[in-house]
Amino acid sequence: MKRKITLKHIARELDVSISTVSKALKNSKEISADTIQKVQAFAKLYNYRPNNIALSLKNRKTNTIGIIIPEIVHHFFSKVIRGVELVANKRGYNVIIGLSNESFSKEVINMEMLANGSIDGFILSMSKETLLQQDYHHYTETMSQGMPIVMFDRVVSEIKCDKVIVDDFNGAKNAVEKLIANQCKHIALITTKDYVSVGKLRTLGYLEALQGNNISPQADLILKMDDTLDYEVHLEKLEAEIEQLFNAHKNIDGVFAVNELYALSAMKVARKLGLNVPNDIQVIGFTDGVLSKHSTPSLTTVSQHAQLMGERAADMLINKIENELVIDFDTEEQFQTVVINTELIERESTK
Amino acid sequence: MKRKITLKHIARELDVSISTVSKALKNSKEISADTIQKVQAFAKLYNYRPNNIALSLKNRKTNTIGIIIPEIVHHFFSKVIRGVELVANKRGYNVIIGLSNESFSKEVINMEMLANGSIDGFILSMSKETLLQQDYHHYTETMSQGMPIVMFDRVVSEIKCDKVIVDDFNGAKNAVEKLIANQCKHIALITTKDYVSVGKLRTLGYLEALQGNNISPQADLILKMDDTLDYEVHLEKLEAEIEQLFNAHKNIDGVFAVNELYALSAMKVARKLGLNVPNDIQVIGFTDGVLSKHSTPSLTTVSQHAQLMGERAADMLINKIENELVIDFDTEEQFQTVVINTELIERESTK
DNA sequence: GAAAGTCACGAAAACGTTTTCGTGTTAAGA
DNA sequence: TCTTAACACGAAAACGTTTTCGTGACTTTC
Repeated sequence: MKRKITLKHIARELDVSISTVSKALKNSKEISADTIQKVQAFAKLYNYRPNNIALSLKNRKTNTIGIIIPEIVHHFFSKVIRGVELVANKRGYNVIIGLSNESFSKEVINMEMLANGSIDGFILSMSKETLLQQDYHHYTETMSQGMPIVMFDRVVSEIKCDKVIVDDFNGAKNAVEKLIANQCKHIALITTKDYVSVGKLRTLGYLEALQGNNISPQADLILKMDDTLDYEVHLEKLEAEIEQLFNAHKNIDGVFAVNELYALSAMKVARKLGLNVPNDIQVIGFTDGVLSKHSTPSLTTVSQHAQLMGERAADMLINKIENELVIDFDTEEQFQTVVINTELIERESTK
Repeated sequence: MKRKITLKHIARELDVSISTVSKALKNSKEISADTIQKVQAFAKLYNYRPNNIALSLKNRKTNTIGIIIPEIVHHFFSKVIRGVELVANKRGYNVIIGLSNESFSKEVINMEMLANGSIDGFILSMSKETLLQQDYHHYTETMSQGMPIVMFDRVVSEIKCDKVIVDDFNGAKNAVEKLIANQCKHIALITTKDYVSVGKLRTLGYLEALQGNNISPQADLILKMDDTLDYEVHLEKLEAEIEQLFNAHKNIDGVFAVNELYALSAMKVARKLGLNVPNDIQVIGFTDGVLSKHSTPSLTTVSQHAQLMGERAADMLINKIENELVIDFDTEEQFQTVVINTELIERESTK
């Protein structure tokens, strides 16, 4: 097992100095053609590659970005990662991941672990617990040390940084307007409690669509689920509540759900109650998930373009990283928020 | 924007040497209680954290592992990552990801990018293209430079390294035996072409189960799909072929599919042909996916325990990394292969 | 009062690079 | 012949740590 070869080895072997080797490998014209040829041949033979860590230390730059997400076994987040990895790789960066598992403390620990030189910047989506506790000190501290952050999807206005968000409001509004256009008169909403910003915005979109069409929202058509626990765990409870809702309001002919599983549960309950989707009741979900496409009937959804979000976030972060060196004389740093438009993907659950 | 504080800053500020600061922070008894107190107070005040990169360079150890996978938007792989991240974090390691996107060259590039000091070892699952081309030089080269590799799921016997695999053979065998026990007489197999090792093993398990029960396999009950292209793209073709198969053999009463989407397609086609699942035809898939649980009828599957695979792989890799320093006098390195048992999860698609 | 030991700290090397600034040798110009 | 310039290379610093090995100032011991 041969260790990795270094400049020092080459220098010793060829009886020149380390500086000469380094320059020769870069085709410096300080070095004679002879020496260059000799060094490069040797380097090639032994498959020399500069040590990244040494370079990082020297350049104070790791060419690595960190992404902190609440959960990875999730279609949306994994698509975002794919987008991040895609442009990161293209621009010569590596991606290191940290999972907060929706926990505040794991988020903090993960960020601290990476903030000490391992990476050049963060891309992150807040954990539910952080959203609840509203403790953002780890973000501000990280940024105050000169490490840029780009937040995506789950963001919060208190933090001043670059952001990439989905147009949750209009996505929801469009979906509900679609239901209205499809002759739905009594549209239920299945959503989460308000502390998750995206849930709140989607709820607002729902309300706006109704009011814009002169339908007055009914509070008892809105089901707010507590999703602090895992989706799957709550499935039965969810279905029970939906069933109760449907039974209490036999006239419901449309459902807008803020995520895939809620929508699927609605369809499941509908089927159980002998209702046909989409003839008796039409359903639209909000997601990029795989379930929608393969369910029966397949589910009309609001697509979030998760991969695009990841790509944009990575581009913004890397731009900031690479400009930081140039700017730095701080003319009051400018942050931007990119809004990704949603797209209504019509499938079988709507007419 | 204050830069990160270093030992040098503390030393200068407190008018002591860098060595003294370093030792004081570690409570060295070389240093007087006075100085220790002073240094630690200062360090705490300015939130000093040692620079990871400098440590990595000094220790020739990054405390980071790389994971190379073909695809991340995939339930199986993302669960593996979750497992890896879990134990990596627990043992003080970070995880850096590389996506090969099923491409040989991207796999090579990704590995080379990381192998130059950025990480201490690899966890990887081979891309389909690599499996096809059978070019493994990047693995052997990496290992010959002293960087340990743990392969999972998609492995190949030519490479000598630690491995974590699913018991594909017995998983498939058990599934098919379940169908047989459930009175299926004509069991079809929907699988992939043989170059993907897992597909081959599952096919063998299917055959073994039949033969063990004195059922002679029929070649025309076996559908081998070419999955070099993306799942989704091939969906219509897949369904067409399944439909053809079902029509040609009206007596098929059981289907074993080597993945989730194949199984779902089979159910879809069955429904289209007016067949009831599970009464007319029973279906079992092979996967950890989310579709199985939420499809209608929900799908009986062979669970692979993906997260456990990730955990085991990470543990094996880190063990190897941390023992390497100790051993190194090479008494012919020993590699082990861990086999993860599958579990048959019965749902509604079987009786 | 000298030898030995303890205490508290600093200098320097090392990890693997890159880059600036010499410097000795040779060739060209006056 | 002497100065100057070009050439080809090396020494050293720097990035931020840790750690080994001194070393000067006291304290102890006989």
